[in-house]
Formats: sequence, C-alpha cells, structure tokens
Amino acid sequence: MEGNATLFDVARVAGVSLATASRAINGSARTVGAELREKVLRAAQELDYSPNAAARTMKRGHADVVGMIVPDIADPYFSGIASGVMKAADEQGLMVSIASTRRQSSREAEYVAGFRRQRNRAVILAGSRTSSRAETETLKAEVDRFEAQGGRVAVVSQRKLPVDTVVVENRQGARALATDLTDLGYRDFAVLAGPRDLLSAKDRLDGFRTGLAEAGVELSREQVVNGEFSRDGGFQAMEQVLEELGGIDCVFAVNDVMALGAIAAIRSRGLDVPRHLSVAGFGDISTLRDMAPRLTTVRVDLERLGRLALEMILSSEGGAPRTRREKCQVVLGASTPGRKPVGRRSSARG
Amino acid sequence: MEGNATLFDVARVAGVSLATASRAINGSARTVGAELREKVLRAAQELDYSPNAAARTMKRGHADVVGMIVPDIADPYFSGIASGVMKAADEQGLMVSIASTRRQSSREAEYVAGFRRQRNRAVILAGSRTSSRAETETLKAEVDRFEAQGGRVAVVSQRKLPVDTVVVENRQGARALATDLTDLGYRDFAVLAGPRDLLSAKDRLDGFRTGLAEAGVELSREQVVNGEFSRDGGFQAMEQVLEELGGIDCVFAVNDVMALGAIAAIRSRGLDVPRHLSVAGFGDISTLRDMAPRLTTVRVDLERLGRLALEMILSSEGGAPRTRREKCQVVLGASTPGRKPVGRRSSARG
DNA sequence: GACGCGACGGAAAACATTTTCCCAAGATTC
DNA sequence: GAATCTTGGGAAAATGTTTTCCGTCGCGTC
Repeated sequence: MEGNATLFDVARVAGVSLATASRAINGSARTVGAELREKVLRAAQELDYSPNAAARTMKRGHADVVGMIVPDIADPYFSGIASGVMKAADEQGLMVSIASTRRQSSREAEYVAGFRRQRNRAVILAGSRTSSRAETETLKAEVDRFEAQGGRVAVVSQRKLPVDTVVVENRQGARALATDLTDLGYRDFAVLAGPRDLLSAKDRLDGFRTGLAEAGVELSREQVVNGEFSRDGGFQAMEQVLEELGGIDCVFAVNDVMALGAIAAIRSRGLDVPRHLSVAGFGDISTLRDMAPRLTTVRVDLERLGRLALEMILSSEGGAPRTRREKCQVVLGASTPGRKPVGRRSSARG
Repeated sequence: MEGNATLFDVARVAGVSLATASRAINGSARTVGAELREKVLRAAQELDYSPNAAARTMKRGHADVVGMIVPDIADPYFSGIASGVMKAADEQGLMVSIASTRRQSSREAEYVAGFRRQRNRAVILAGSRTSSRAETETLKAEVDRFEAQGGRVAVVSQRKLPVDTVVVENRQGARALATDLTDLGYRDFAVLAGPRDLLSAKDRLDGFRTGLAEAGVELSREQVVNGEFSRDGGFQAMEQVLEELGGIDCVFAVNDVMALGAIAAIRSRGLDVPRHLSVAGFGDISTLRDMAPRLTTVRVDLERLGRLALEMILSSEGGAPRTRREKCQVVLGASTPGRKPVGRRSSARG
C-alpha cells in the first residue's frame, strides 16, 4: 500500500509479461486469451492499479485532455459554453482543463503555451477575439506552435485565426434586433458598446447599426458609449448616457450582463424600465430569463457552441480550417414594449 | 520543424549535456555557469522548445494540476467557486482541470479516479455532500486511494469526509435568515427544500427551522416541499406550494436559483412578489443582485471559498485534516418587506 | 509429414525528463 | 605544497507506458 502500483507490478502478480498486462487492460488490437485477461484484471483490482496517464501521454505524444480558455468562468455566457464543452468531452472520455484570462486577452497566448506543455490534444478558445494586431499575432504564433506539435485548436466567436471556428452570428442577430426594435416604434437609441477592441462587441454594434439604417435610423457618435464587457461596465456606461444624453427611448447593451448593469443604473436614478426607458441585451443568459420585466435580447445557444467546438476539433482531419455559423434569434420581452405611434408606450405586452 | 524539440535537442544545439540543459531551463538547486545557461536558453528559444509536462510528471510522480469536481459548471454558485480556485491556482502556477457531474453525485468517485490517473497534485470537491451512505463510502474509498498515492483532497461544503474542508455555515446563515424574517413579522412559511439527500439543502432547512423555533414558529410537514436544486426544481416546488398550501406569507428557497424559479412560478399565476408573497433565497449569486425586487438571501463569498480550498490544500503538510468555517450573512431585500403587525405589508423598503 | 498460418505471449526499445553520482579543476587552508 | 573544499559539468539510471518485433505452439493442408 505504498501508493502506486505500476503495470509492472500487475504483470508480476498476474504472472504475465508487461505487454500482456497492457493489452489486457486497455484492450489493444491484439487479443489476449480469456483466462490471462481475467488474471490480469484481478491483479489490477487487487493492487488498486491506476494507469499512469503521464506515462501514456509520453508514449503516445498527446494527452487525452482538451484545454479551454475563457475570459471569465464566472460569467454565465462562458460557463454556458464551458458546460457544453464539458458535456461533449465527457461523452468522448476526455478531461477538460480550463484557464481564465480574467479578461486580459494578452494572457491567452500564455495559456496556449501552457496547454502545449501538457501536450493536450486540443485547445478551445472561447470569447471574443480582439482587434489588436499585436495580440492576434502573438496568439497566432502560439497557436501555430501548438498545431505544429500535433494539437488541434478551435475558436468560438469570430473567424480571426486560421483554425476551426464556431462563428456566432453577432451581426445578423444584432441587425434582427434593430429591425424588431424599430418595428416596435423606437427611434432614439443609445448603445452600450463594450470595449472598443473586442470583436464580438464591435460586430454587435455594427449589425445593430445596419439594422437601424435599414429602418432609416442613424446612430450618432454620442449615442455609442464604450465600457467594460461586464455588469459594472454596463452600469457606468449607462450612467454616462443618463448624464450626457437626452431624448433616448431605448438602450441596447451589447451583452446581457451589461444590460443588467444598465438597468441597475437606470433604477438607481429612480427611473423605471420600461416606463422611462427600454433596454435590450444580447446573449439570453439563463439566469436572466426570469427577470421582470423579461429582458429583450438575442438568444445564443451557449451549450451548443461549446459542443460544436469540441466536435469540430475531434472530427477534424487536419485539412483546411472549417467554419460553422451559428445563428441567433431575437427574444422580445417586456423590457421593450411596443411604442404607440404617437410616442407614448403601450403598457401591455410581456 | 517536425513539431517537438526535446530537451536533448536543446542540449545538442547548445553543446551541453542533458543535465546542464535541464538545470539551466528549470533552475535546480545546482547553479549553471552564466554563459552556458545563456547558450541553453538561446537554443531553447531557437528550437521552440516546450518542456514536456508529461515526462516531468512521470519523473516527479505528480502533475502540477489540480482537479476540481462540481455538480454543474453553468450554475453561478459553482462557477463562482471555480473562479476563486482558478485565480488562486494561477497565482501558484498550477493548471486546473474541471469535471462536471451534472448533478449525479455518484459520478464524483469516477472523476476522482480520473484525476488519480492524471496524477494530479490535488482535487477539490465542490458542492454538497449527499447523505447516501453507499455513495459516501465509494467516494471515500476513492479519496483514500487518491491520497495514498500522494495527492491532497479538499472539500467545499460539509465535513463529511476526513479531508481538509471549507465548511459553509449553512445552518448559521439559514437560522439568521429565519430570525430576520420573523422579526419582519412573517409567521407562515413554506420552504422549497431541494433534494432530500443533499446535505447543504438539509442544513439550510434545519437552520431555518431552528431560527423559526426560536421565534416560536413551527414548520409543519406540508410546509416543506422537496424538489431539484435548480431553477426548474424551484419552479415546480413552488407550483406545488401554490396548489396545496394556503395562508403562506413567505417562501424560503434553499438556494438562489430555486428562488428564481419560485418567483417565476408565482408570477406565472399572475401574482406578485412581494405584494402577494415574499421570497428569500440562499447564496447571493451575483447575477441576481440587480433583480427587482432585490432578493433577500444569505451571502456566501463564493470566490473566497474556492481560494481557501486551494490554499488549504497547498499549505497542508499531510497532518490531520483541517476545517475552516466560513460564515454567511443575511442580505435583506425588497423581496421580503417588513409586515405591519396587523397583517398588511408596508410597501416601502428596498 | 513438411509447410504455412493464425493466434498469442514476451523481450525490449522507445518516449522526455529529473536527479544522483562521479569527476575535474580551481580556490582555500594550514 | 599537499590536503580539502567548492563549483560546475556530464553520464546514466529511473520514471511507467505502448508497441514492434520475434518466437512458439497448435492446427489444417497438400
């Protein structure tokens, strides 16, 4: 009971060779006679044998582990994706290592390097690519190294790196949202646009702007306020809007937690959503679905994104990187009731 | 560029021995002459050398990875704890592997075994212990094996296993909540009590009952409804309460997402919180802090729990298992306004 | 009855590190 | 000036698998 029985010990106890023991335990192409197999299995049981994954990894050249990098695991958006990855990984008998960059995207490259050291079979990068050229380059260099060494990489969000990608159709979703909101009668918007260099944020803003333009609505410079991609970022951006902007009837926050912060900011001034101001978000994170008023948002199937990314990686034959586009769907809630043509809101709808 | 340069290659290019290369790169007790070290480092850089963690693990006997097991990573409660673990792990240069049991606690033992195969340095079990004797036994057996092999184990929740534990003072918190609620004038409660065999759920119920008893309030059998530990579980349990129970003025859901489900159920009947019914939860998950009305709940510092668990593990000298108790604090919100002695609620407070 | 063949067991060679032991050369001490 | 110490380099063992290659045995075939 000194702790670690090795396959060698198992073989000795079972009275067979190392090769036979190995074949009996993890079932190779070669068959092992029934009684010997039985003996080996019994010995393993008796010795509390636990195969040393590190040794196996060394021999095979890769670990049956996939790494995942997220900006913040406590953000429901990413924990949703992670949940999908983990479910799919479990079905494939893979373990998942997760690293959180705490929203410093510069750290992604470090973690990719870390996963390379572990000889992980694959890495999934979730969360927005940035528009910073330098960062993208260092990340790309690290990703190349990872792939050169035999690993696979997939990204969930934008197609910015030449790897398998699950693209969230942020533009399409935000554009559809804009269409629906203008159909409801809104004309005067503010957008809480997240960090300037975050592509998801940027795409959502762009798509929204496109949708508005199709309805003949322009978005001026002051109507777009940047801020952190978090609840607090939404809160602050909203405060700025409330102080500097008048005549707004609807606020679009480029993600749900920012919308949450925005609503908090609005309420902290004694105003009401949607009576004084309507709010829409993006993502449809589950914890917010029961909020009153129901937040108008754009639904993204987060678990699905994660699952698709993992499946893509595993089915990949090393050919050209593939792209899978995932549509999103507008969910209208009471946070953006229809406006009467006159300019006063109807208070029904839910 | 065939992918993987080994330390041997680095040594060859630098014109030194394997031993020297190793010492230069990971800095052992032995010093290496400045110019040789320089040469080695340059060679490593040039070759894109990436140390093989598996080989290192094999030699050392343990991987610099900590495993973490949670019931559901998409639940903000656990992603909060995970976030704390990951932050602390990062500071220590450790990687984190996460496994989600999808609330089948019987799978915990399997994952511990999996982490044992990986030779992980430590495992953190988050989430409630169950009261099932059989499950606890198999888990304990697996934990013993893990420890026999040199790994450390910590648990976040109850002290049910003889390992380092961060105990959440569920009883104390729920009791304080009961005290506060009775002080506010509530007398007729329903408790949405979660699964029967989940200790966290059970402890919160017990503590709540104790607090009520101190105020002279009894909880009858019908006033306690079991259900899943999730939003949907809360919803269903609440529906049951609404159908079968009358005269209730306050509902205590043993966790926040259940409270969320309960509120949804209440509203789906056209009733209002807190006008028709007050609701309290447990956990104070961050996404719900901006909900209107503010949910009365018991705050648990989730990140802290995770951090403490990791620190406990690392500082552990293999002595007797230690226990660290973490208090929780009642947060009163507008979801449980003070009742007027007469029986009508004052509508202020928030 | 020699020959080929299928099935199955074993020896041994990797896989990439870390670390112990040995050794050489220069510095220090009496 | 010899003995001892210190400093730093190298050879090689050890870590636990997987897998290739080889060998053997029994059996069917011509």
